[in-house]
Amino acid sequence: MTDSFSYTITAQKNNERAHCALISTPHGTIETPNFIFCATHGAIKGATMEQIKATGAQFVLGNTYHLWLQPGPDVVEKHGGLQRFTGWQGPMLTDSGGFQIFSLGYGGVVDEIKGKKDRSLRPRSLLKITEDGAFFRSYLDGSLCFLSPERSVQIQQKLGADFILPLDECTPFHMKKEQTAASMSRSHRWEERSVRQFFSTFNNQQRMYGIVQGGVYEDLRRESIDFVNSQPFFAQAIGGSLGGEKQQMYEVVDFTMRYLSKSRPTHLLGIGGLRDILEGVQSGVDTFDCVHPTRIARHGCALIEKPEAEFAKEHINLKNRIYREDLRPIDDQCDCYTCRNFTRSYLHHLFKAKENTGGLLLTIHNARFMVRWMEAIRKAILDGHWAEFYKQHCY
RNA sequence: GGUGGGGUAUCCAAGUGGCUAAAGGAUGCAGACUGUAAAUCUGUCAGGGUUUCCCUUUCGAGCGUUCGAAUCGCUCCCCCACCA
Repeated sequence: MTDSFSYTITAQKNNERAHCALISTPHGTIETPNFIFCATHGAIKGATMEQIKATGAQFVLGNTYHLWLQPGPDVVEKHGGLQRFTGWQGPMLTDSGGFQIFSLGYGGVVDEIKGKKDRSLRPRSLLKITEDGAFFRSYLDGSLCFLSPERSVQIQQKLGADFILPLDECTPFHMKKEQTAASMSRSHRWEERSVRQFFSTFNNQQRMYGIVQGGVYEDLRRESIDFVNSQPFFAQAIGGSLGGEKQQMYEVVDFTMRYLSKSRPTHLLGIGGLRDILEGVQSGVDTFDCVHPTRIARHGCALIEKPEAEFAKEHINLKNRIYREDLRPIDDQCDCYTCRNFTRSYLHHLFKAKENTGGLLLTIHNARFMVRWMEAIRKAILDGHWAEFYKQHCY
């Protein structure tokens, strides 16, 4: 019986790390480089799974922490797993809840991981992290929750996604090196426990990713990579703090990718800017995930490509007054449902009128945009023009 | 015609002698958003300037009291309710 999981590199030039590959799962095959859409609660916010599928999306992600609290893993298991529960027929991955240890603990999520100042807007519901695991207060009802590596794996086995992640601790940017190192070691111990748990109830319908930590420190990243390479993971993900600004992030990803195993698919956790993806692909990353495209869609922003302007933004804000009477589509080159049928003026109106349809239409556009962006990247690699493509889109 | 209530910035609405260019909403105008407690959050919102400070004009209109008025008094205009 052949293994229903596989990773095959299909195109790569000798002197380049950028490559195309296929990741096969029991629910289908993913072409890489590719983007994973976030369905944290088992739903793409702002659109249906069918609408997302229609954009050409191949891969969707859910979250252990959220689905554990609501509706609970048993309910999903009774459906026969996340695919049947959510209606997404393709490959899926579940995040472990590790990121929530961080985001619920440090308030301003991105501000911290990217090194901006900590604004701590919300009450912190993380109570304590111990060697055993993390104690939370549920954001839903305030009840005490405990998430351990073992429990995260057990939950994810019930959720039944193709790929699962081990519980890890995501360290904030401002953390000192010694603390980052200690946290990394604990993540490694948690990963070992996750592996043990995973294989003790192995069902051959899932595979596990390892997660590389180590913050912005090259020697710590190397140590973490040695650990991840030594474990029986199917794939690997880059997590943790990637630096205070974009250039540092690109450098951290680049040296991390230099040492990671080339025979496993590699995922860059939580990164999804257009330029960020280019840099990641250049370093050899296979997959990316990010809430950004779907979140900014609900906030009125549409992804666009403006390669001619060096500091051009990667999106336009349809709520801006200049679009009030703009009769053009968001992008006349785009073939999405939104661009084929509606003007910027109409979208502007929907957001001004607070009609949910505005968020839906932009979610569809942004999803299609990401799909097309990844297709363009893959085509450039397959055609042997990656270097030119990269140069053309990066300055 | 009588009695009572009320007129505050684009709108709604606090404030009833100085700390008030005037709370709070809303709207408007912008910004942020990267393993989603996010259809959320932040800034700004009389005009002008040499912009951590200064000047001008504002609380229905006018006049007045006072060192000082959106706040007190008088007159007028308008709105609402009830009674004739």
